[in-house]
Amino acid sequence: MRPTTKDLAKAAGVSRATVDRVLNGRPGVHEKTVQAVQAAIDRLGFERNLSAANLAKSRVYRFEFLLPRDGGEFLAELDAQIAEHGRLLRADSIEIRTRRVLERNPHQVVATLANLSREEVDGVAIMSSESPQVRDATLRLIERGINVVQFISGQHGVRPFDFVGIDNYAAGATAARLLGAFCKQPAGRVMVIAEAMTSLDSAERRLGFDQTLGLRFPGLSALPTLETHGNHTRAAAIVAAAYRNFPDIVGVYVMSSEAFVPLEAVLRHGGRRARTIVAHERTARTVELLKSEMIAALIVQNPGHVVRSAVRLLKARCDGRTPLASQEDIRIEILLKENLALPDKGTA
Amino acid sequence: MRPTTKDLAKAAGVSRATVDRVLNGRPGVHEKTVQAVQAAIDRLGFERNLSAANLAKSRVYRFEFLLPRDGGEFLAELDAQIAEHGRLLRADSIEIRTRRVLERNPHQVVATLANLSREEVDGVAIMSSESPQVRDATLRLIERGINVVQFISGQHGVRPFDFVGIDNYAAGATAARLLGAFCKQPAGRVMVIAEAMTSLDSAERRLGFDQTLGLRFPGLSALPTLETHGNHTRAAAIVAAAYRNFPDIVGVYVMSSEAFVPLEAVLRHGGRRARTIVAHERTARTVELLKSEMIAALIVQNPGHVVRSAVRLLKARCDGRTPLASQEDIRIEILLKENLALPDKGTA
DNA sequence: CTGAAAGCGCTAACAG
DNA sequence: CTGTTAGCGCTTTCAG
Repeated sequence: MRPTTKDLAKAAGVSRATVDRVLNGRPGVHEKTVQAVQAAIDRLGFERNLSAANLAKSRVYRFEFLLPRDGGEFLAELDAQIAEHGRLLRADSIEIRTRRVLERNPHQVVATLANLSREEVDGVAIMSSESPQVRDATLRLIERGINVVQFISGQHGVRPFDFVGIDNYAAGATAARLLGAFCKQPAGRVMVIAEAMTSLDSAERRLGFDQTLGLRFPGLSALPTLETHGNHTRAAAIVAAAYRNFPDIVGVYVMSSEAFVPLEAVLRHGGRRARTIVAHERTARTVELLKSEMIAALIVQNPGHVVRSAVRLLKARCDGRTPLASQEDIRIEILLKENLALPDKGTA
Repeated sequence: MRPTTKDLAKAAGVSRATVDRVLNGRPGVHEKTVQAVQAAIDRLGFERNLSAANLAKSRVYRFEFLLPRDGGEFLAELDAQIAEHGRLLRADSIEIRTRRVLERNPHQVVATLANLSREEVDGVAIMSSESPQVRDATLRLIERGINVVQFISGQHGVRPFDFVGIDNYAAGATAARLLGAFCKQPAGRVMVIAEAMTSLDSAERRLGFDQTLGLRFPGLSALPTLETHGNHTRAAAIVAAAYRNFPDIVGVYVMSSEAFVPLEAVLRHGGRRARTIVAHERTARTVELLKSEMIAALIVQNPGHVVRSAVRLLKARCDGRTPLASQEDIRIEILLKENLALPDKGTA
C-alpha cells in the first residue's frame, strides 16, 4: 500500500491537517515542522492521491475551447471531437465546452478574453491568429490565474503559454515534398490556393512550401497564393483565370485548413489538368476526394489528439504539474488513400 | 451539483447501501426496489463518480504488458514508453509494468499466459504473433476474468479481444505507394527484406505491398522476401547476392519492425544503387537515416499512442465500459524528413 | 432482502 | 502555529 497522509502524520509526529498544509504549500507552518514533514515524505516515498484530493475539494475543472465564430468542416470536426471527449471527461470531473465566439477582428477577441473570469473557468484553449493585442490579452488571463493554451493556431515553443498544433512551416514543407513526389511532371507550375492568407500560420506554411519545393524540385515553381475568402463565385473566377494564364500548372496546394471552397473550384475548373492535389485536414469531403483519387495526399492534424492534448496541458497546469513535452507533440500526419483508416470493423 | 447516491437514496426511498447494490448489479435486491432505484437514476440523471468509487474500494488497476523476450530498438522504444506512461498513471491508481517474457515458441507463450492469475493482474496487453494455441490460451484468460488486448501484433476487428496496432495490410500498401512515388525510375525491381517472415503480420504487410505495387506501379516488381534473422553476416551475404543477381534493383522495402540489421546490410552493400528505401518504425537509427536522406520514408505506429490506447482499452473493459472505437484507431503514420518533429524547443 | 455505521485519502472550518 | 472534527461520493461490513 502506498503511504497516505495518515502515515506521514504519524511519521512526522504531527496532525493530518498540518501535513495537508505542507503538501499544499499553505502558509502558517513552522519552518521546523515543514522540514519534518518533508523528511517524512521523502523517507516514505509519499505520492499524493490527486483524485482523493479532488473528491474532498469537490474540485471540478472547467475548461473552455474558444473557437472562431464561423468556419467550415474542419472546425465542425473539432467541435464534434471536443463534445465527444467532453462526455468522457465528465467522469474525471472535467467539464469542457466550446464557445464559437471569436471573430477575425483582434479587438473582438481581446474583448472576449477580457470578460473571462476565474470564477467561471479554470482554463481556456484559444484558437485565434496571433496579434500583439491578443497576445497581451492572453498574458492578462494568465495573470488572473486562468490557464491558457494556444490551440491549432500559433507557434511551437514560444512561451509563456503552451501551444497545441502542428508546426506550420514543416507542414508546408511536407506538402511540397508530397506534391513533388506524386506529380509525374518534372517541370511546371504549382497553384497555391487558400481561403485567406491573413494569418501568420498561412505565411509559415507558404514559406515551408516554397523552400522545400525550390530545394527538392527545381523544375516546379509555385504561383502567388490565390485567396477564395469562402466565396464560391470568386473562387471559381480566380481559379479559372489562373488555369487560363498558366497552361503549365501541374499541381495544386490547398493551403488552408478549410479546403472545401478552393477544392471545389479547382476540381470544377481544372478539368483533367492538375491531377496532383495536396490539401489539409481530414473532413468527410476531403476523405471522399482522397478515396476517389482526386486528391493525392492530405496533411492533417488529428482533431482527437489536439483536443486531448489541449485538455491534458490545461489540467497539468491547473495541478501545477509540468506537462510531459514528448507526449504532447502533435504529429503532422500524412493521409494517402492507402493509409486511411478502414471503415469501422466494429467494436462491441 | 450532480446528483449523488445520497440523492438517489432519498428519491427512491431506500438506503445508500441498496442504491449501491443496484448500481453495481449485485444480487439480493427485490425486483421492485431495483425498479424504484432505476427510475430515480433516470429521473435525476445520475452519473456515478468513478474515482470516488475507486477510492472507496482502494481499487488499483494492475496491467501488464507481455512483450517478446528479445527484440531490438523498436521494442526498447515501446518499453520506454510503457515505463514513462506508467509513471504518469500511478496518479490514477493504474499500475502498469512490462515483462519481457514471450518467446517465439507458442507453447512457451501459452505456458506464460496460463500462469497469470486474477489475483495478481487485472489486464494484460499481449504482443505475440497469432497461433491457434495462443488464441485459446487468451480466451481462457478472459474466462478467468483477466482483460486482454492484443498488442501491435494481430488483427483489426477480430473479436473477442481488442486489438491495438496498425492494419498491416494497409501499412504494406502505404509502403508500396511511397516507394513508387519517391523512386524516380518507372521500371525495375524492388527488394523486400525482413528480419523474419514467420508471422501473419508480415504476410499481411507483404500482401498489401504487392497488391498496391502491382496496381499503381506496373513497371516495378518485388523480389521474394529476404530474411535476415537478426544476423549481420547472413544479412550481408543475402543482400550482396541479391544486388549481384538483380542489377535493376531501384528500391528497397524493409518490412519488419526491427529494421536495423536489414538496413545496415542494404546500406553497406547497395552502394549508391537503391536510393529509395522505405522502412518501418521510428527509432534513433531510422530517424538518423531519414534525416540524412538515406531513407525516403518511414511508416510508423506511434509508440506512445499504442501504449495509451492499450491502457485505455484495458481500463474501459475493467470498468465494464465499451471503449470508444473512434478514439482507439491507431493511425499508420508516414514520416518524411520534412515532418519529423523538430528537436524539442522546450517545455517549461 | 435492507439499513446503519465506518472508512477510502484528502481537505476545510473552526478552535485552541 | 497546530489539532479536532466533519465530510466529499461511494463501498463494505455486519446486523436485522
